[in-house]
Amino acid sequence: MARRRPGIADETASTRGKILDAAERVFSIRGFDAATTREIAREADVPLGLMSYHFGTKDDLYTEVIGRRAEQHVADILAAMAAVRQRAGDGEVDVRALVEAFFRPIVEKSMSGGPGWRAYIRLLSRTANESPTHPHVAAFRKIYNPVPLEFIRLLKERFPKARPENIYWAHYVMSSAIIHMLVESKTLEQLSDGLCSAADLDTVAEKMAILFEAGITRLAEL
Amino acid sequence: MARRRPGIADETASTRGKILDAAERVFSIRGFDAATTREIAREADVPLGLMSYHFGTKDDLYTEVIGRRAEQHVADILAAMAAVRQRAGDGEVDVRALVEAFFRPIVEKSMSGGPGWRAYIRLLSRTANESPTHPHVAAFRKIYNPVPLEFIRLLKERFPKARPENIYWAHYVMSSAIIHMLVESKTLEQLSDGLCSAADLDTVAEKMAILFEAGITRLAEL
DNA sequence: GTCTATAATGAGATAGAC
DNA sequence: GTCTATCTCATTATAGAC
Repeated sequence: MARRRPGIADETASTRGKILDAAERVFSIRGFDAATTREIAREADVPLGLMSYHFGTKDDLYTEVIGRRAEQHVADILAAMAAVRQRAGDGEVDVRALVEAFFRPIVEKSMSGGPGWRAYIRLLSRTANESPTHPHVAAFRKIYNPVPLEFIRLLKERFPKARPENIYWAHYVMSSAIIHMLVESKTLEQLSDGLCSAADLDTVAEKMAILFEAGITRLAEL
Repeated sequence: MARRRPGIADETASTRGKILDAAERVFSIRGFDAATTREIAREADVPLGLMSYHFGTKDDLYTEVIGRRAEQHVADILAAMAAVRQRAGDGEVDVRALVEAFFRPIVEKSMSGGPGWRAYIRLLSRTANESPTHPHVAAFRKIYNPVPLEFIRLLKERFPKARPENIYWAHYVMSSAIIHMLVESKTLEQLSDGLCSAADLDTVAEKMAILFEAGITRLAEL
């Protein structure tokens, strides 16, 4: 059985941990602006006063919610990409595997990491859609920055003749799609009349990898 | 509570029009929750009291902001798709042209339709990212519903042997990417060190059409 | 560390004069 | 139709007892 990160494990039962868990849920459902510290306190079954005592402002709380899981998430994505690179040896990196490396850690955490991770993923997606001028958004971008950098580096290595701008565009289109798909709106379910579900992240990952392997390759080999 | 619904041209100079224009700007920058009716009134240079008089609740105002442009937008997209269909005659619809038909009306309005349209497009993207449980989101989805339906219908016609679910997935991935790209965060600019700009919607449309032509075709011909 | 009570602010919406 | 003044409520954050 995998050991949980000590920071999180120690906190799950504590007041701080209860608040962070509740904040994660409420922020992920309501978004930063519509969420209220009162609702979070109620959800955590903790008096309102403890919110400020433990975390200061609402902005600080949000930053800590992101910070609690972000580093592990980034590390896992980078590890998955490194594995893809290593499997390729002296040959070319497999583009489809690279796309999956970007997305799989998210899928696994969302599906098997427990409800906390699932809420976190929704929260992440929401945050990526917010204005970078928000202080909490800036903090989040800084932590995740190595991921696109490495993805782009590997793509450039895989397509040495590609025009750099097309590499950036390919990554931009792909990451945009991923970000929005993680909000889990019910659009897909309604359009397909229940045939497909956006909550089925395993299938999302598969279809996405197929589509973007072809699309990225086309753009890079232009 | 007198509620008239004149055309946009008639309203630009009126109080109603000034409020709608200001609401469009503020909502598109702040999002629904963070926007305040006070800021909108200030921006419109109109006393606060007129907000409720003309539009009732904040939710109603938002709905009217969307409603003012949505129908024309939808009509333009459907017309572009119909043109693509007609150009194909008895032959197969061009997938790349179809993708462009989905996106081009947005680009043109955002770049040449004036600042109002540009704000509206950002607002649209924000709205698509919000929870469908919000009342104003539901109204917006209802108006836009014919667009995905027609896109999917044409894709099914173009790939009669494709498994329907792959058609839905293809559309889902594409529309997700489009939605997020329209928020115009500065991510792409920063990553590419100024080489690419997400605000350059003309190029966005071109790159996107290339990528998704290949990606959608791959998924559909699986 | 925990909790209650409350301060201070800002929100959406309205009343009523003009 | 317009505008000022205000109502009512919910919010973040804090003060201070335990």
